[in-house]
Amino acid sequence: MVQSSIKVLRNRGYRVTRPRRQVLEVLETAQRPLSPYDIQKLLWGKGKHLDHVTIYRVLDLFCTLNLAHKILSLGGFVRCALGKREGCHRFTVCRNCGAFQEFADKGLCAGESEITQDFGFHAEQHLAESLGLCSECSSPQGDSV
Amino acid sequence: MVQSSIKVLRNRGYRVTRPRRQVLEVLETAQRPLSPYDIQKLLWGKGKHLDHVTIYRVLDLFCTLNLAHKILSLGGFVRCALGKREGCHRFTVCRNCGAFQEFADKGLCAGESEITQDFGFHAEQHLAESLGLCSECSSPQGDSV
DNA sequence: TTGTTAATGCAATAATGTTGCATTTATAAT
DNA sequence: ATTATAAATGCAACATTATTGCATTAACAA
Ligand SMILES: [Mn+2]
Ligand SMILES: [Mn+2]
Ligand SMILES: [Zn+2]
Ligand SMILES: [Zn+2]
Repeated sequence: MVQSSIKVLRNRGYRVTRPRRQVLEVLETAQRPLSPYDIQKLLWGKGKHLDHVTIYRVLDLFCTLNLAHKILSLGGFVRCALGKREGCHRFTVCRNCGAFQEFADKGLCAGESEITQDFGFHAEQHLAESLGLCSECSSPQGDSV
Repeated sequence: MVQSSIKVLRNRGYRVTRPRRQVLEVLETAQRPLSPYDIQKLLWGKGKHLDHVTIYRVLDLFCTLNLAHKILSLGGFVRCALGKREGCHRFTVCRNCGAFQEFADKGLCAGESEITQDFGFHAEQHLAESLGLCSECSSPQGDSV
């Protein structure tokens, strides 16, 4: 993964710098999603010293080049809504205009619970976010999943 | 909603204070999930002045009492993982020990896309988080969904 | 009305994230 | 190998989000 990522950097005209190598290596080694500050701490532990700004910029580049991707659902800044916590919170979020819409669906919950039960997980709540384009921003060339 | 929430506060022995009333009212009026600082700004706009610490504590209490709930998927602190961004990122997250596990499922994606298409949304990516108990932490009394 | 103490406000601090600019360094050119 | 170029980094400053401790205030019971 690290070597192929380095090739992508070169082929696309980006420089192969020490910070970029180091971030690639720590992500490869960790085998789990890391925050910018996670990465910084792991590098500090190995005696390396990267500024957090650099890490943010390196990660942004990696995401742009599809060498890495962000996972929005872990931890995170919180919003509150009135009402009891229901088992199902699903959102569509438009990547163009930011519009979002909440919905719920028993069928999806049932399907998810069935799958996660297979590896012993007991689901109590489902959060889901569909990223894409709302009806107003829709364009024909987006990748549908 | 505000009146019934106030009753819950009283019945459970919590005081009905001005900050608690104000946060309830602004959440009720907004009809959308609000962050603590969203709430503070909305109240400032009406000439009210609540400390952000108070708002955090009020919201925590509301969540504990099931008068409100947090929505983790909006905005949020970001983690990165190596590898191209695939269309499907699903996690189980144990609310007891924090363990998480990623998985993907084409069937779930198809079901979600079908539903959101009905209101004109063009999905490109699916993020999902199942909150509950992992196999090791499983207990018989959790609410399954 | 008064007393009790839960709740708030404030100060301080931590954690996360962004911007501008001077300096360094990866790479191309010589 | 040396030099020139500009991309990338490091640093400082600042903005936003979040937590903790404690003095003061105010809800509500007596
Ligand atoms: Mn909801
Ligand atoms: Mn992934
Ligand atoms: Zn849109
Ligand atoms: Zn667990």
